Amino acid sequence: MDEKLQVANAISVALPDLKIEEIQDKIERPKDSKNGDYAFPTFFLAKELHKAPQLIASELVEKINDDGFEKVVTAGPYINFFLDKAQVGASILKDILEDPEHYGESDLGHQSNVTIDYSSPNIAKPMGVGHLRSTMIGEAVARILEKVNYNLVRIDYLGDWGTQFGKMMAAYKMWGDSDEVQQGLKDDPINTLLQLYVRINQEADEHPEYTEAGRDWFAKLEHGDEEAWELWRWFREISLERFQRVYDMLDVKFDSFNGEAFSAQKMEEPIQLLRDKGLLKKSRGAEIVDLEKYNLPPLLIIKSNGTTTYITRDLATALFRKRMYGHAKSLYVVGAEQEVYFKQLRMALKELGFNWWDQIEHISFGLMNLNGQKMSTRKGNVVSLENVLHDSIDLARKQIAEKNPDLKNPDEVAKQVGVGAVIFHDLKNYRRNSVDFNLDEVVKFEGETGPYVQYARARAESILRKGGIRDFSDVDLTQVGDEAWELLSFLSQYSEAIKRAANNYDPSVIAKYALELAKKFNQYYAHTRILDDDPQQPARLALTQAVSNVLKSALDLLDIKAPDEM
RNA sequence: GAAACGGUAGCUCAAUUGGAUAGAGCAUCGGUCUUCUAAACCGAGGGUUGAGGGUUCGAUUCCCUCUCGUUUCACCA
Repeated sequence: MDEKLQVANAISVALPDLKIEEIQDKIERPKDSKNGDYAFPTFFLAKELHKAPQLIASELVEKINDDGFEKVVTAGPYINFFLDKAQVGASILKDILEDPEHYGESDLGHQSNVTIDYSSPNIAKPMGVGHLRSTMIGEAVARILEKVNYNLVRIDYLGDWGTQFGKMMAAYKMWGDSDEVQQGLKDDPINTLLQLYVRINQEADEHPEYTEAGRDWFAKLEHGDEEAWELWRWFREISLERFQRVYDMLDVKFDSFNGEAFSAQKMEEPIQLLRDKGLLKKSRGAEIVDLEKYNLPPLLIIKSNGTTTYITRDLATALFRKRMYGHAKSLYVVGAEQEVYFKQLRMALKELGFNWWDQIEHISFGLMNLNGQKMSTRKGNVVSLENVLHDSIDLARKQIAEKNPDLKNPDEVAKQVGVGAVIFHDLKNYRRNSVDFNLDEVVKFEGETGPYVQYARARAESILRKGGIRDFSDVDLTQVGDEAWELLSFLSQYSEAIKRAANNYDPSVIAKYALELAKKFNQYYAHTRILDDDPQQPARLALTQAVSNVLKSALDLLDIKAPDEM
C-alpha cells in the first residue's frame, strides 16, 4: 500500500492538476510481472490532451523521478513502475516476521458486532454433505471478518420447530412401537427417525390423513401438549449430540444454538406490531403481509389452521438479535433457493419501520446436487457428511502410509489432511456456483486442493527445521535475491485479498490466494536451493518462514489445519 | 408465464470488478527423484468466452435481443 502511494506521488509531479486520490484510482497491478509492479494507463488523458496515449506516456515518463524505483519505463500507453526489489522485499519480510499472527489484518469493522447465522441443521435428521456449504462458508466468512476487525457472534439457528416435527411425531406414534424401530432407535436414532420421516412423506400422497395428523401434532406442540413436548425434547437432545461430533471434526464452535423453538416463544411481538401497523391482511383463510408494491409474493404469517410459519419466527429472531447484539450487520448463510424469501424478510422489516432492515444480508450459495439431482431429506437421497469426512481421512491415512511411513502422528495428520481436503474443495470456488457432489473430486489430494497448500507449507517447515534459524531479527533481509521477488510481491498482497474476501463475503478469494502462494513457493524452491551454504542462506530461510506463516494464516481463515509434517 | 442466478479449453473452474498475448487444475502425451518430502516441478497439445447487436481507445466484464440450464413464485424451511 505504501508502495502504491510512492508510485502515485511520483506521477503527481508530472501531473500536478490531478489529485493524488485520482491518480491512485487509476494505478493498476499488471497481471504479468514483466510489466512491472505497478502500472499507470494513460488512455483517460488522451481526449483532454488531444494526444495519442503512447505519446502521453513517453512525455510523462520524462518528468517522473525514478529515485527509489528500480526503473520506470513506458510500454505503449502504459507507464510501468518497477520497485526496488531488495529494499521493498526486505520491508515486506520484516512486516511478516515481526508479527506473523496479525499480518494481513485491517480495520474495516471498527470492532462492530456482526451476527452470522450458518449451518442451521434440522433436528431429527442427519447432517448431509449439503450442510457442509452453509457450515464452512459461514465459518470462513466469520474468520475473515474477524481478521478485518469485526466482532462476530456465531449462531447455529437449529431447525427445531415446524410442521415437519409434527409429521415425525405422527410417524413415530404410528410405527415407532415395532421391535425393528425400537432396535434402530438404540443403534442409530437419527437415521431411524429419518426413515420414519421418509416413509410418512412417501405414503402421504396416498394417505392425505397423514399430512393432517402431522399438522395436528404440530398444533399440539404449539399449544404446549406435554406428550408432544417430551418427544420434541428427545429429538433435540439426540440430534445435538450427533451434530456436535461433526462440528468437532470441522472445528467450528457456535456462540448460540438458539433455534426456531426459541424464537417461537417470542412471536407475539412481531404479530402485534404487524397488526398495529395494519399490515396484516386476511387472505384465503390465512393472514398475510402484502408485498406487491415491492413486486414480491405475500408473506404468510399465520396459516389457515391458526399455526405460524418460519417467517413469523424469523421476524421474531431478527428483532431479538438486533436488541441482544446491536449488530452492524446480520448475516444469513443460506442457499440461493431462499433468495426471494430474504428479500421478503427485509421488506417486511422495512414496512414495520425498522431502519436497520438493510443490515440483514443473505449470503447465498449454490446448491449441492447429487448426480444432477437436488439432495432432499424428504426423498431420502442424502450423503452423510460424517461418512464423507471419514472416507477422506481414511484415504489420507493410506497416502501417509505410502509416502511418509515414518511420520510420528499419522492419525492426527490424516485427520487434518482428510478434513482439510473436504473443506477446501467446498470453499475454493465462488460460493454462488452450484456444485455436483462427487466423492472422487472431493477427496482428491493433487492439484488445486487443500493438501496441495498444506504440503507446500509442510515442505517449508521441513526446510526450516533443517536450516536451524528461527529468529531472523539480525538477518540482512535485502539478501534474498531477485528470484524471490514474485513470491515477495505476492506476499504483500495478502491484506488486499482479505479485504476483497471480506467485502464480498467470499472465502474463495482466500482459497485462491493460498493456492497461488503455495504454487509460487513450490516453483521457487524447485529452482532455488534454500539450504545452499552461502551468505544469502539466512535471508532465504527468512523468506521460507514468511511463506510458511502466511500459508498457515490463510489456511486458518478457511478453518483448515496446517500440519508441520505430512 | 414472471423473476433471480448462471453459460469461458474434453471436464471442473479463474480472470484483482472495463485494460496489455483470456489463465489454472484435472484428463491426454512427454521430461525430472544418489542433492531441502515426487501430495512436487518442467514442457506440449487443447478457445469464435452460448448467439447476435450496441456503448468504448479497449468488453469475458457494462446495455439491449435471442437461446439453453438451474432455482423461486403463500399454508415445507
